[in-house]
This record gives sequence, C-alpha cells and structure tokens, in this order.
Amino acid sequence: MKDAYFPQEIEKKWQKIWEEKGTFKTPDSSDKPKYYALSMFPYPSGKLHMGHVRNYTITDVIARFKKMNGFNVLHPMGWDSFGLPAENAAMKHGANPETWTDENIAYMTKQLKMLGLSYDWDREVATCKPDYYKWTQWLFLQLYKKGLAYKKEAAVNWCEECGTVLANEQVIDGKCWRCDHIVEKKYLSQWFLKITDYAEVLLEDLDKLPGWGDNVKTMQANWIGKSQGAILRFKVVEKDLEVPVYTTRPDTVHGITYLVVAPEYKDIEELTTPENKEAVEAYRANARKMTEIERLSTDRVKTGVPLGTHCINPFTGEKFPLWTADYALVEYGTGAVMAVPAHDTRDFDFAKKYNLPLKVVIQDTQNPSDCKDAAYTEPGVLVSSNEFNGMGNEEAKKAITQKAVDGGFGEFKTQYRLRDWLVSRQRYWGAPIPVVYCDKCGIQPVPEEQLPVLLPKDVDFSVVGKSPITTSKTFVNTTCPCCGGPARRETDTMDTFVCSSWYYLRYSDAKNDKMPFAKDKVNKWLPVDQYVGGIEHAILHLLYSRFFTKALRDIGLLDFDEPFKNLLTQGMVLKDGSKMSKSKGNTVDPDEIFENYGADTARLFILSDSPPARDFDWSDAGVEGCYKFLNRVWRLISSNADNISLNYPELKAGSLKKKDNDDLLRVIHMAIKGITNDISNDFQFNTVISKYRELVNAIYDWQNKKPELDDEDKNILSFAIVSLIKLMSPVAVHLTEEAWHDLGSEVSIHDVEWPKWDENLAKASSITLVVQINGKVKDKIEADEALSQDELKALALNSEKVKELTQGKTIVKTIVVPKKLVNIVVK
RNA sequence: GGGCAUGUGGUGGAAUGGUAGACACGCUAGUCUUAGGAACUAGUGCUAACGCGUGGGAGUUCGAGUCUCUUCAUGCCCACCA
Repeated sequence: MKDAYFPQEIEKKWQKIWEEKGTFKTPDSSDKPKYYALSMFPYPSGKLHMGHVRNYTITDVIARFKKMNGFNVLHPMGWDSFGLPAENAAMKHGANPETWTDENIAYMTKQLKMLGLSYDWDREVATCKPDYYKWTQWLFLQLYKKGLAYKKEAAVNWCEECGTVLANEQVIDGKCWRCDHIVEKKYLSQWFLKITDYAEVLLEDLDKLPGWGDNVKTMQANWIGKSQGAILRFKVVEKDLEVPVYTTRPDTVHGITYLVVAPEYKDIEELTTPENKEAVEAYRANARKMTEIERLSTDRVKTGVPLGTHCINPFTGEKFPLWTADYALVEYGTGAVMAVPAHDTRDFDFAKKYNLPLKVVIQDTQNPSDCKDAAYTEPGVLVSSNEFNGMGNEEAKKAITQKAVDGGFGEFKTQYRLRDWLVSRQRYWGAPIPVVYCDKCGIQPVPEEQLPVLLPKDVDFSVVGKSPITTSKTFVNTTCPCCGGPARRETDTMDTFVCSSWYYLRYSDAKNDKMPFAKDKVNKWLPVDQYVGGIEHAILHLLYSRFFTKALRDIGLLDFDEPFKNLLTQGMVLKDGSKMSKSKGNTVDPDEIFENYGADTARLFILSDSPPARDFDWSDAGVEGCYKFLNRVWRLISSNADNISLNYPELKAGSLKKKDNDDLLRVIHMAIKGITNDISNDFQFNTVISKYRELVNAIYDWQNKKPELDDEDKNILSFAIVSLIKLMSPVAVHLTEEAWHDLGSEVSIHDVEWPKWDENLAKASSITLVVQINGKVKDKIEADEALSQDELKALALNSEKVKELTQGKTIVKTIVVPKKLVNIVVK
C-alpha cells in the first residue's frame, strides 16, 4: 500500500473498474426487498453546481447504505432536458437546441461519474429524446381521452421576454419564474390539464405522507387553498339579473352596505347605467393596462367606481349600490364580493375612501367596538341581524346559509384557490402537443400509432415574437386523421413540468418501446422510497407529480396513488452567507474541487457540517479539513497495512485479555451503532462524519500507547480498521475501495454487508454518576454499572462535596435515575 | 396581513426532559523540520473568583437548550383568495 494518498489516481482507476464490472447495475428480479432512491433529475444547464453535488451525494450515500443492508436498490439518473435555455442558447450561438443539450448532457455525465455516484446508467432517461417524449405525448392523449386535458380561451400569464404563456405556479410575485420579466395578462386559447378535479384528494392525501416535512405539506395545502363558505345570490333592482357572490363570512350578511364586481366581471356592461358608462369604461381600460405587480400590490390604495345599479339584500330587504373595483378578482369565486366594511379590513378601507356606510353586526360582548377606526374581524355574537341576534358567529354561518338554501338564493360551497394547470408553451424545445386542427372535424388527437410527433428540424430560431416551430414548412401542414383532408398541427409544445411529472415512473422500465412502462414493473419499484431534492419544488414539480400519479392510477396504468413515500428537501449551498450564484460571483466549481482534492473529499465535506435539510455554508477551510482527515485515515491504514489481516477471529465480549483492547472493542461497537442509527434516523450525515472522526481518533490514541503489537493487538486493530472501512465506504467510496483491495480483498467494498454491533458491547463498561443538588451538577463519580438504585443513592450521599453542601440543611427528597444520576433536593 | 421554519462559544454545529458546547473550523503554546499553509502534543464558552451561561420574559418539573404560554429577531413560502 502506498504511503501517500493520491485521490485523483485512485478515483479514476476505480470508476473505470466499476463501470466495466457493472458494479451498480440493478436487476429487476431479486429475492431482496426493493428500495428506490431518487434524486430530482437536473436540467442540463452546462455544468454541475454545488447544489447538485449536495443533492446527489446525499441520495448516493442513502442508496449505498441500503444496498449494504440487504436491499435491491434502484438508483437512476436522467435529464430534464427540454426547456427555454437550450432555445435561447441556440438563438445566441446559432446552434441547434438539441446539439447544445447533448453537449451539456455529455459534460455533466462525465462530472457525475467523477463524483463516483452509484447510478445504473442503463436506465438513464432524457425527456427531449423521441423515445421518451413519445410517451409524454401518449400520456397526454390518455389524459385527453379521460377529459383531463382541454383547450379553452382564458386570461393567461404572458411573459414577453420568454415569448410564451406560463402556469399560475410559474408566476412569482407577478414576475416570470425563469427570467424575472414582468408578467402580463393575455386572452388566448390554450391547453390545460384539469388538476382542479383532484384538488380535494391532493389535499386529503397529504395526510398519507408522514415521510414528508410539514413545511412542504403546508405549502401545498396553502396552494390548494380550500375554504368553506357559501354562494349567495342578490337580485339586481334595475335589471332582470342576479349577482352571485362567494363568501366565507355568511354570518355578516346583515352588514352588507355595497357589492363589488371585478372589472372583468362577465355581466358588468349590463350592470352599468348609461350615466356611469364612461367612468366605468375608463376604469376597466385602466385595469387592463396595469401589470400584475401593480394590481396585486397590497400597499396600493383601493380604487373603484359605482355602476349606478343596485341589489337587494334578501335577508333585510335593504337596497345597496353595486361598484366595480379591482380588489375583486375575476378568477376567484364568482368574481363578485359582498362588502361588509365593519368586518372586513379591505371593505373597510374601501368604504372609508368612498364614504360608504358601515353597519356593525358582530360584537365582542366583553369589549364592543363601533368599528369606526378599524374593522372587527374576530369571532363574536350577532347583533342587528333579526332572528339571528345573540347567536355565535360560527353557528350563524351555518344557520344563515341554510336560510339562503331554503329561500332558494344560496348554497353551501367549498372553494379552492388551485387553478387548472396551463401546459401550452409557444416555444420550440418541448414535447409537441399531439393534436391537429381540421376545419371540418375540429380538434383531433393524433392517433397513437403515429406517435411520436417529432420536432421539425427546418426551423428558424432567429424569429422574434412567435414560436420558432411555426417557421417549419413541414411541420404545420398535415392531414386530418379523421377525414383525411388538409389540417394544421398544434404548434404549442408542453410545459417541461409535464415531462418531469412522470420520469420517476419511466426509470422502472426505461427501455420499453411498447408502453411508457410495464404495469408490473412500475408497481414493483414504485413508490419512490426516498426522494431527495430542493425545497424550490415544494409546489410545482411535487404537486404536478402527485396529480399525474393519481390521474394515471384512475386511468388504470398503475396501482398506487402517491409517487414519493419519503421526501427529503435539502437546504441550499451558501457561500459567505448567501446563495451561490453567478451574479454574486460566489460560486465554487466542482471540477476544481475534484482536481485539487478528489471526489471523496467533496463528498465528505458536502455532508459534514450541516444536517441535510439545513442550509450549508461552503468554506474553503472546511474542504481543506476534510482532505486532511482523509489523509489521516489513509496514513492510519497504510502505516498499519502489515499488521492488518482480513481474517481476524471474531471478537466477542470478554474475549480480549487487555483492558485497553476491550475498551477499543467497545468504541468500535459504539461507532457502528451510532453511525447506523444516525443514518437511519433522518440521514444525519453530519453526526455520522463526526463519529468517523471519533473512531479514527480513538484508534490513533490506542496505537500511540502501543510501541509493539502482539497477536491480540493485531486482531483488535484489524477489526477496527475493517469496521472503519466499511462504515466509511458509502461516503469515501474510492478511498475505501482502494484500501480494501490493498488489504487483500478480492471483493468490492461496495458488495459487502454493513457491519453489525453487539448491544452489550455498544456501551461503556463503567458509568459516570452525576450528582446534583437541587438540579445543579455538583459532583461526578465513576461507578460500576451494576449498582442498584439504593447503592447509587448511598454513593452520592457519601460524596465529600455533597456532605459539605448539605451540611445544616434538610434533605427533602432524592431522585435516582438508574445508571446515570442522583438529584438531592435540599431545603 | 397569513403560514412555516430557525435562534446554543469567534464560526459550522452536537445534545431519548438528566454532565450544555460532541465533532470540526479558527486561535494559543509546544515538538519535529532549512522551511511550513504538513504532521504530532497540549489548551481554548464567559468570569480574577464565588459563580454565570442555549434571543428576552413567565410557567410546568426534583431537574428545561429540549415541554407550555408570551415576546423579539432572522429566513423562506403565500398573499386584495372575499
């Protein structure tokens, strides 16, 4: 064995051997139980960043740990390879998005291999390849047949910079999620997936996911945004029309003083009197011009104009005016709001500005308010509400809605904030939506046997203001599959999130050319046992994937209803306290780390300092420290190579004659136990690594006291080193393999079993008895573990320290915690 | 405005209600070296000391970093959603 540690040399060598031998291939059939470990697949942007390194290292260690513990582990990798950056790069460099993407995939694959990740590359998928997107299109058609994909004209989010529409989930603070450009509203005919059909079950089934963090579940629940309320219908005085409103506060219905409709409300023109027409038109025109950001700003003073018409409150017979104001949203509820200024802060602000009256109908009996200065929105008792006076407001919600139901002017209503998923994109580099338009036959799905609808090659990427795909001469014009007449192809492609909503299913049967996946294989491997990825996907990808799984289950393609059993959302990688980004110039290039220190150091360091779920602060000194530690491990093994045998006898409790050897045996068993538990319990790799260091420190300490080694010493040393190599093998994958072979093994360290501990040996031989007085530590006494509670008590009371401190005081009580502590309570 | 996290040495962070600060980074001495940003050894929460210490304040308990209430700060997510 070489004296010095040369990671670059070792790593290249073993990566080649593993690949040749197929060390990490996953057989479909095995008598072992299955385990599916999955990292969120990357967009092939060009190079790996440290967030990737962290993500994939975490999953890799999990996969290796499970494999060593007797599981048949599926650990695949692929590419989320459709998307706008490829197209932008194509425009900029005059290249084809496909070429750009392929080059990036090739480079990043090389980097992943340098990291020593245990992927089964035979199952690799890339969403931009026809053998994959054929099945994305096929799945789209199944959803279409099931009525879950439909086309409609709607107000949609438009990003001018990207030249395409965006899903609701992709608009962040009124800006495009990708380019930060301000998003506008446009009326366009677009394809949607009916995720709202699954709103209730997507919400309910969050309870079936104990292996997900509450933060993610709460974010999804908030996004789905279920609320229970009522629809109430109000008759218009001047017209034969009704205005329905959705409210969660039917208990305040007697306090309505006006009613607001959104500027885009469908009946607004009908509801406007000729005298008010000009002002209303001007207000609506202005609302159209405003960006989402301006309109959604909470600080903005509320504005509105009266329509001139009135409604009747069926509960009171009162007549009140109709207004339009942009604080009413056309997409939510009915697009109209009943205004109760006394009990809603928004209505209050608006009423104040326009001098509209307010009427108090809910009172806190202890501390009544006249609501002159602020709306009262807390629970209370009804007043000025006819027969409901004196009723608690929660009870009144039901009673009042029931009255509306009985009177035929309302009903109970459950409302969700979730909107249908807009999947059309006016871009080239995506899976073409497989439909054609025929003047005679209308919308026609492309017959399944004609899939895939291939992306055309004859396109001009330099066009502005329209999708490059529309420049193809060969793509657009086609024949109708129904009548055979001339027809036009759909030129929209699918949102990349459609492609990534089912990739984890494809890994179970990546080469299948008859189906997206065989049912038996998908049912065997899924659900994913452990999914690892960034929190930024808490809503988008994770919600869409859950929807897809449920929809495909209902179509009959698979038999489970949640795709990811356990979810680990890893924290960000920071440098100098802020997120690594090119614009801040605080990025660290993984290639440089591989080159200077090797992949094992990178893997060790990225796991070492923070628990996986927390943010991780990159420090150059930390990398250096991990490199030094691996050198220390290497020296420990290489300097002892002659004293270590892989065939040492089994070392049981009491089998060693020397006390220091017995102590080391205990330390080893404690390390095995601690490390195993730390990995099993939420993957606390940071403490796992501190335990590697403790074990190494203990072996060095032991050895420093032994100038000469006899047979017993050599046996315990062999056991120590072999255990250390096994325990470190999921993290330092190359170093441990090299050492393992240098010590004479013919088998890969990655095919051995995880070490086991003996419970009797995994604890110290003696205990430190902690002696407290009134809960404060006053003394510590070395004691035999076998002592009874009474003996421990006597021992504590006999302590000089205790005698001194309790002198002249009364001992009220003594608490004895077996094997640990005595607390003496004195007065 | 609503929700969810998180507050522990100079720093990253450890601690089934039972020894707070494991393990590191950093720092201080020393050994070996032509040299060392290598390796090894010793030390390192604060305080001169009694003691004091887990953002602040209360509470439960024999005992609280941990549980409860309250308050402050930071971060993230959502947000005129009626």
